Amino acid sequence: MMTMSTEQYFSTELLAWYRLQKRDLPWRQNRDPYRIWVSEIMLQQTRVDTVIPYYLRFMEKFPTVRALAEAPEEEVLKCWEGLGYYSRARNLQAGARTVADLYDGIIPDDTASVSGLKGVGPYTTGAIMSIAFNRPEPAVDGNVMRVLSRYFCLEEDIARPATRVSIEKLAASLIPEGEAGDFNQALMELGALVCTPKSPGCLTCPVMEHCAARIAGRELELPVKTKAKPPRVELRASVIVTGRGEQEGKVLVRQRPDSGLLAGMWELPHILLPDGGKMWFPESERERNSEATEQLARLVDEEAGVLIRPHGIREDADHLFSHIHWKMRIYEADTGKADDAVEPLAAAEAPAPYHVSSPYRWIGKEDMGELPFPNLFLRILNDYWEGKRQR
DNA sequence: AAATCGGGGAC
DNA sequence: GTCCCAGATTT
Repeated sequence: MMTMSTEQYFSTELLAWYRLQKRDLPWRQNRDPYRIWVSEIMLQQTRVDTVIPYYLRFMEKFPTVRALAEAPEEEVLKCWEGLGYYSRARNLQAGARTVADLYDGIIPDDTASVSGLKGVGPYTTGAIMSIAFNRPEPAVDGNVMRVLSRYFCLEEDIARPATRVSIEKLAASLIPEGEAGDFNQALMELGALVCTPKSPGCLTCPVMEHCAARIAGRELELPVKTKAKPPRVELRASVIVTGRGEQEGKVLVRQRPDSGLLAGMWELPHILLPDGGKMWFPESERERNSEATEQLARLVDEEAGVLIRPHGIREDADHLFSHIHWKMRIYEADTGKADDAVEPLAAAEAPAPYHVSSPYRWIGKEDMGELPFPNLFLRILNDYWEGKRQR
């Protein structure tokens, strides 16, 4: 028998293992490039179990490229609500519109064209080309970098962009003839099910015999990855404004700008406060509260033309992003009326009452289903509608 | 090369 | 608490 290289052994054994062990996932029902595309975008930095319910709802609502291309952006974001990295949804729809307009609604079997779609980077290009079209392109994600770092005992820092490039070349060289789709998925499946970050299951690994890291007893040291910086702390003040009269029982919300953090999503109005030691309770909590509520009142007056009277603290909430840690205090406020005995705060020029410029809206509980909210505000508002008392 | 983009599951 | 997940884009 001909001797087999460790590379040939790896690809052959991995592929055989995958065909026996692969999970039955919704996007593996067929090779429809659109279904593969949507799944790969959703799976970016997101676990399979988290994606599945979103994927099923999304495919039901937007079953084809054209359905997605023709939908209002707000509906797409609403379908993405809670999944995070919302630019993925906006880019995906932009890509769908490109395919609808330029490629007659058919995703082209062409690497350069697929790579040119918004939100489709090196990994997703390889995933779509290999899984949907069986083209021999590498698809290197975190799983693949971990698996190959261990099997070949590579010590390059996988946090460095250059490392992904070099591992792509290695991964491409390992693709068996005519088996790109299954091989790439097999690499990722092994990383997800066996060659896991914490306690890899070397005893059940199909390629353990020739795994360099395991042989060297170094599987727990690899891959090498520099640690991320801790998120910066931001102190924020937000407000639930409850309406009166025309707006009885409604709450004032606003839409975020169409770029940057949580782009296009809806939220409660809030402001960034100066550091102040990043604590809500220095000696002078009262001054801090009055300064925050005054600024909020000024903001809501100027941006929405609504006069408010803050009357208490609803809750404090922490929300963690990858790079920012929001420490937010949520106040409660009423809307002032012209004939009120109590003078509302920020009663400056007294603009037209209840006039709300476009990024602001009064909404009731029944409107929550219309607008996309990030998780923090979704939770706060749902608690509010359920009548939960805070503090 | 580094920062910016969410949220949650596993430990 | 930590790590990191079927990463892409911007600076």
